[in-house]
Amino acid sequence: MSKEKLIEYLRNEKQISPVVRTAIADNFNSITISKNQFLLTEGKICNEYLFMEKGYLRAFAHDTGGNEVTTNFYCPGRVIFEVSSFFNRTRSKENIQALTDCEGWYITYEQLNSLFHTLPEFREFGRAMLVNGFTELKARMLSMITETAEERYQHLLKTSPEIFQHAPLKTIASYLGITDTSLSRIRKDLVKK
Amino acid sequence: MSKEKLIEYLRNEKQISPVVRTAIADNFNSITISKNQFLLTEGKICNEYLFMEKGYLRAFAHDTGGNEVTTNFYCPGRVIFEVSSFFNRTRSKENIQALTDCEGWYITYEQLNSLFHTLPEFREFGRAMLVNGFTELKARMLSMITETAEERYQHLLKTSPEIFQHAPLKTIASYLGITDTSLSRIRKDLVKK
DNA sequence: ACGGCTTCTTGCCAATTGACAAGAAATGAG
DNA sequence: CTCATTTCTTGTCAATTGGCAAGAAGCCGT
Repeated sequence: MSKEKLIEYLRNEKQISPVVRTAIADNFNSITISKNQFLLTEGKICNEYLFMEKGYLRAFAHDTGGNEVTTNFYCPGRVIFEVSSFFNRTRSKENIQALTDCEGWYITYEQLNSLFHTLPEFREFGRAMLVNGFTELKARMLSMITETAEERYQHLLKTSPEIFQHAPLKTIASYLGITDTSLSRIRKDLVKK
Repeated sequence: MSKEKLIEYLRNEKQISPVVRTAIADNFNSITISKNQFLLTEGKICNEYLFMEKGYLRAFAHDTGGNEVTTNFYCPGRVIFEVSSFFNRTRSKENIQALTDCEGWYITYEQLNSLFHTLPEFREFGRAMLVNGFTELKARMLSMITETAEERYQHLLKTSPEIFQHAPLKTIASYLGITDTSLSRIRKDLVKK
């Protein structure tokens, strides 16, 4: 697997010149994760800053009752890492697990910092990733407050239909903030309409 | 008003030396906002990176029905700005309004960038602000999924009781993701218990 | 102090959702 | 292939919540 896609991805940050893009890509290491394998488990410190080229993953936490709650889904072409644990060097409260076999590129925390140092333009990329993640989460929060469960379901179905091919419905239900029972009923009702 | 509190706040970032802290603080300008005045309105580009020393504010958006939805409350000692609009230079979808008279310190987007350039250590501070905001929002998202409305109310009451002295209940209700009617009922039920 | 506006509470009813449990269907390991 | 496990659906019932509307209480500007 070549680093083409990775370089293409870095390209979205216009401040970064082509030469620097290649230099940055040089620092990434290849990684494969097989289905169900964990990229990060609760209690560990997230040490990988990962660009995923192929495959799907999900992040999940446990609520006070010990139930799994899906906090995010990751599709190909995304950067994946647990922000708080990675930057604050604290134990993660989340798990990140592969839903399918995955292939991608990663750098470690130390590598990222040394990249920030040697190629300052990469900082812009790092910041853009943070800002994007933040904006996305904010939009999801707003939809959680203003939309009904059915609307949230329809929205996810429209924007990320692939998720439904790779994640079980009960996993998707907790992401939407409802029980699997409710999701099942919502889907049933929509067939009628 | 002296810049003591601002400097003290910058101190939380241990990577920043005392001398640099003072240098950073020198670049902040004083600002006062009177009650109900807007720091940012929908459609404008957020241009202020604000450290609030006294006073309370709230951020709110409009849902598809045109109703106001409170997205955040800001207490003294916090940095306030709309991340996406500020960094991406895009029109804000949110409003930020003072709940009380406020006093604080701000720098503009241009000033922030030049500070990043002249005092690179300030970048760490900027990143920490982003990471903190992200972590906070994630926690709120999880509570929105796993906790009942009553639990979310109790939690806010415990962690930010001051909010209840400065914001009307209907504003707080939309922050909690419920209607003012529901919040009123929850409060009534809690008196009984 | 007055009038008007906003905020808050409460009642009624309908819709949504969760808890629990049972059974069908699909999946995976050996 | 077979058995065990997981996933998904469905039913019943109770609890939560929203929509709507009316009335009380509080706040603000003149």
